[in-house]
Amino acid sequence: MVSTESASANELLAVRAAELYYEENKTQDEIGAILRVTRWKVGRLLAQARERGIIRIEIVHPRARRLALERELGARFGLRDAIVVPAPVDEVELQARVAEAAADYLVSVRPVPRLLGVSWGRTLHQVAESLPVGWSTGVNVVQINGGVSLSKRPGTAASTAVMIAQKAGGQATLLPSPAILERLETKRAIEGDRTVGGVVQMARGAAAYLFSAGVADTSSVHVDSGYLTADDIAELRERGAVGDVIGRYITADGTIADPELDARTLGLGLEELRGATTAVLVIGGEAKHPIARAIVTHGLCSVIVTDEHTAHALLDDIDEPIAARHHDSISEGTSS
Amino acid sequence: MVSTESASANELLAVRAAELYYEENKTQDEIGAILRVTRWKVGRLLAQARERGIIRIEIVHPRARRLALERELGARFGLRDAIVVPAPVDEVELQARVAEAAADYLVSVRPVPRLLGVSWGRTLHQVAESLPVGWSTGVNVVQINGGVSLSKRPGTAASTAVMIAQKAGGQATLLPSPAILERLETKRAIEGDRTVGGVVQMARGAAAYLFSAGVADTSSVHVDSGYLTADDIAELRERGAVGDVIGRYITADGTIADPELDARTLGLGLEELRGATTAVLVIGGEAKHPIARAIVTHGLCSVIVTDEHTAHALLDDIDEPIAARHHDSISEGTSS
DNA sequence: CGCCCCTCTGCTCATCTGAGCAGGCTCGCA
DNA sequence: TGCGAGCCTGCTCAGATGAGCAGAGGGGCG
Repeated sequence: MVSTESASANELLAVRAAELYYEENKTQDEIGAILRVTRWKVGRLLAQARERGIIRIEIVHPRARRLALERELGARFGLRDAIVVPAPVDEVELQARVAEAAADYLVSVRPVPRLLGVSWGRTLHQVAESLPVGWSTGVNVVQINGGVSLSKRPGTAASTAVMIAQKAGGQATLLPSPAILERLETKRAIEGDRTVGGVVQMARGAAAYLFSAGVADTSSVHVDSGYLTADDIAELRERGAVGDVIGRYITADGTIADPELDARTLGLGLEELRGATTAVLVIGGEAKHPIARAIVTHGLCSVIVTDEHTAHALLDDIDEPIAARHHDSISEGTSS
Repeated sequence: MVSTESASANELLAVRAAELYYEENKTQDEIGAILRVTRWKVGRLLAQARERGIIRIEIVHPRARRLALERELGARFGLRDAIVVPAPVDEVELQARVAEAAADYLVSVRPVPRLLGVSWGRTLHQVAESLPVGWSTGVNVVQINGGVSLSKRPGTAASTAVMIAQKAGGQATLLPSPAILERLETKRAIEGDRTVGGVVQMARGAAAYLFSAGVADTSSVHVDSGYLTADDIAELRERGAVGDVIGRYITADGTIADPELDARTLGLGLEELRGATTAVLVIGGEAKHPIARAIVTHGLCSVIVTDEHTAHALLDDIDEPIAARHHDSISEGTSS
């Protein structure tokens, strides 16, 4: 064999074959005739070209997904599903893409949940807006954590749930209570109210949950809405809080950051989320990487909808690869 | 039909199908099962995605070619062959790619020319260097226009021809004469010399020609070599010269720019080139677009080896877009 | 209100393509 | 020089794919 000579000659052949196959879409047989090789060789040439990256196939579409990352995320964290969208440079655009993807996912969930528990926030509101009218039929919606008010002002907790329900021809049941009460007694009292208590009870019975998460900083909707002050946030951060899930602030290791505050927080608990078959976390953007990691590594969601950067962050810099093990080291046969 | 709704739904399906097919390489049947459509629909979805450019297939390789452009060039200008390489940003790199492509082409020319006529210059020298040793067997080479000298200093006219011949195990016959003589009488005299006249005669019998072209400016090798002065060039430009082919300066409409100068130019004439079955023009870079156009529109070459920018320039700014239309205008027949 | 046209669907069949295998070749080593 | 290993080749065969076709559904126009 002529070693270098034939290696490069082969590569050139592969390039020619690739051009003829993918650009001119000729059949492998025809290419064989042109390049004076057998069609089997053409096939091998093409396979080789694909392996060596000579052929680059790219899917350019705003709604394209990153299936490889999805698979990795699912395997690593034992998720039921993972949706990863390509990240545009623009943060606003990114949020929109993630929201759209979440809406797409929601539409496709089988079995269709009769009752869907939703939280609220900017992200969820975008998801609601991205849902097509008639995205499902007869799906009722229940709020799973205290909302801003009953007003239907766009962007408020109520409108999110209502919009999701309306677009599926269902009823929305709102949680008529603040997210965080100032005093524990008030929280207990309002929780005891038949209306409020009933809604929380109903929320526990939801077949699926859809929620996002907030970052523990002053940009939080909790600050905007007046439930927490900048000082509260500062204290939470001192206690190690990385963000909140349905109003409950947790640390990087998945525990409640401030039990006293948490006791005053009304709505579904984290355990219900952890136990749910379908708990869809919608989260995107760099600021949310820490809270996303906290959620995902501690089993608080069964489905994640996110962007590729977040996905990479989740997969790359994990310092305690707990669940990571069953992926590589012990391989397939374990009781996982 | 649900118009927008289903159109975009279809597009989304196409994207999903494309992802599963090209990234996960699942079979169309499997994809059908996943997306709940028949495998035929999946096939159509993929075809659609390819048409609409959702799927982008790119061949990344320095030796890749632009077959579509080649076909267009060939059709438009009645060429026997056209080779178009992707243009790198770097001009130096571009020249190298074009030269490599020309070498590749030369290797593949069938029937193998027993005698190859070559011109000289920087481009041709690069072609010679790009040829692999043993690129052919027994191909003799003859210079078709006057060269710098008989010295074998790299880059000179002589070394180009010699290198091409040596690498094919053949003999090189040099044209031992200046490219342009100062006086017509001298030219006639030297042409009458048996050696020189014999070489020119031999050149007329070559089975193929390989040549490049120069720009009519002071960077020309003719200026470097002392055959022409900056003033000569300025005068040529005034007469409309865009560049030279085997030493003969022509205008954009393919005529000799300065007959008196041309009469003093020794070597093959343009008519021999025009009449040749295989006259391979090797030309690349923006500066050479005008001369390339002059050559190609006036039938002075039967094969062109160039870069994609030049190819586009040749195809675009021509005022007789004969074959250009069949691309978009008539489309598929809907009122979409 | 009914007809026609257009598109989309799922199908049959022929073709194309990839997996896997036996033989042959070259190369490295003794 | 002879032997074994490894790679490449061309093949068989089954599965995957694309072309082309008849039928169905839906919208527009008379």
